[in-house]
Amino acid sequence: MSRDARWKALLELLVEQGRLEVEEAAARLEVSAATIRRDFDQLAEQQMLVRTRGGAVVHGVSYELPLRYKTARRASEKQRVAKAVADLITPGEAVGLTGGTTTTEVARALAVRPDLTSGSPALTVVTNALNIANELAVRPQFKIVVTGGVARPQSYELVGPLADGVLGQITLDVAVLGVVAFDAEHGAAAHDEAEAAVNRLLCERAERVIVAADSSKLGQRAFARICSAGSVDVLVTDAAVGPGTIGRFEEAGIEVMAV
Amino acid sequence: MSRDARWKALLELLVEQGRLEVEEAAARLEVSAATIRRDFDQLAEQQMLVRTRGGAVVHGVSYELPLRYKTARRASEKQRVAKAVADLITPGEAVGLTGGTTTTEVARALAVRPDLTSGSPALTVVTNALNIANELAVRPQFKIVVTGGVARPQSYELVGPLADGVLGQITLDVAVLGVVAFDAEHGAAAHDEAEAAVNRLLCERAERVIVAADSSKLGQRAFARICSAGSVDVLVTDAAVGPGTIGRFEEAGIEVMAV
DNA sequence: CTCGTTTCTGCAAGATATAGCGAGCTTTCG
DNA sequence: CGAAAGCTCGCTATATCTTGCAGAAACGAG
Repeated sequence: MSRDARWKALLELLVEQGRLEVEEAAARLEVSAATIRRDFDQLAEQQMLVRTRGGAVVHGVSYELPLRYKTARRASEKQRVAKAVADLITPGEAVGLTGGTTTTEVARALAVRPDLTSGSPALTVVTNALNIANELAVRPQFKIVVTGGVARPQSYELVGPLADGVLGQITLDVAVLGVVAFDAEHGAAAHDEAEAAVNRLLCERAERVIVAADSSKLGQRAFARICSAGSVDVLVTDAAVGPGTIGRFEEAGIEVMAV
Repeated sequence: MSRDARWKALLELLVEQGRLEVEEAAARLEVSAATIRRDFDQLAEQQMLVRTRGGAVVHGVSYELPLRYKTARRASEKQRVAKAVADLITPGEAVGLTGGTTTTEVARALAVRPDLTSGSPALTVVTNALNIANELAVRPQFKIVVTGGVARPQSYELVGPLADGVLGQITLDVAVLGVVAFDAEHGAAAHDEAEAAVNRLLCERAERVIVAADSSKLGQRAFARICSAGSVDVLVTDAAVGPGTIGRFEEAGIEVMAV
């Protein structure tokens, strides 16, 4: 059985059952458990499922728990940045989150912030990212507002005129922007122009704008521009950023936090 | 029993009872108390519950009782019903899906329908259910449109005026309704009036309306009415439905499929 | 068509994580 | 104060994972 066919079968079993164990999959497909583990790992890398010890669950399965099964031993760069961003949020605010891996970590950091465990609501979160909405939806301390729109495959972000329409009806205290590139001269940018348009609108509706980006994104340029550097108030990045880079952003009037 | 399954079960018991003791949980899940303590501690770390001496209590005061969010209740009936509903959809159509366990199964059945694995797009799916959107988002054969709105606490459905606004801008070929009660006289109903409002709008925008409900829902009434029985074209249910019940729905002009 | 290269799969051993058990400590409450 | 319940910690057994290696299959060049 070829790998393509095996992957297809695995995903189908997974969709059917919601959860699949390594041994069970190995028995049904008549391959070794090692192969299944490799398959699961590779599929998890492509966000097609979530790996658990002993098996896998569908990514985004209904009623999947927004839990992190793997408690990271040491906080990665992204998680440190995310925690710093989360600490910039004041209880009671309305905060906008764009899509992306870094903002997803911000959402998780917010979810476990101890001083946000109560209140009604402790925080209003507006997002166009399906995965973030899904993770936060079960937490009663948050009011989750989702922009409508068309889901972009791969990124879980909602884009298009429907999203614009919803965003036009709300105002935010702070917007947290996940970007693929951020440069003092060229501003913040995303991969996709539809995505950039939604992100831009999110910024415009916000009092403060925070960009969360690890240092590899800084000084880069990308296709779809979101906004100029001048529109950004705070940049949170990791400590591997060079002092010259920090200087250029500070000249543009941005407060830089390197954690 | 794997850890994710155990965590899920624990949270379900907790949401049901509001409070759960270590010993009780250990007995019901047939694991040692030490394991339950570890689980409770880890879940508390992620703000999913509050630890107390001897047990745990739900986080905050969300005593929302989501009976419909229990896992695998009547799972096989639901899957049979879901498959039948999925087979009523024609490739290329725009189909609306409301939230609920049955409609989630419909989404999964659509995802594995062999004649829908290609096409651009093979189907347009409009939904206010975050979990359905999340699950279908990775499948390139579907165009996923999400209504905006506020996520209902402890649930995955988007409701409110923002959702209404988005729905006003689209038209559907067919709407699939997941309901908590369906009666020939009193019509279809949901738990929550905001949810019912969104579902009603979804029906109004659709050419055909299909209700997917296992037989335990039929002849029941619930708080929030979605629409009259006359607005429904097809009812798909399981074979355990009584002949008298079928008759009453057919008199109301509904085509009944018992699978 | 053949040979060499690359990729994949299965096997097995060492590494790691999880669950159960019990001793000793802490808290609660009569 | 003392008993009982509950917790923490360390230990062990088991299950699961990772990794390296070898054989098999697929692929391309000559």
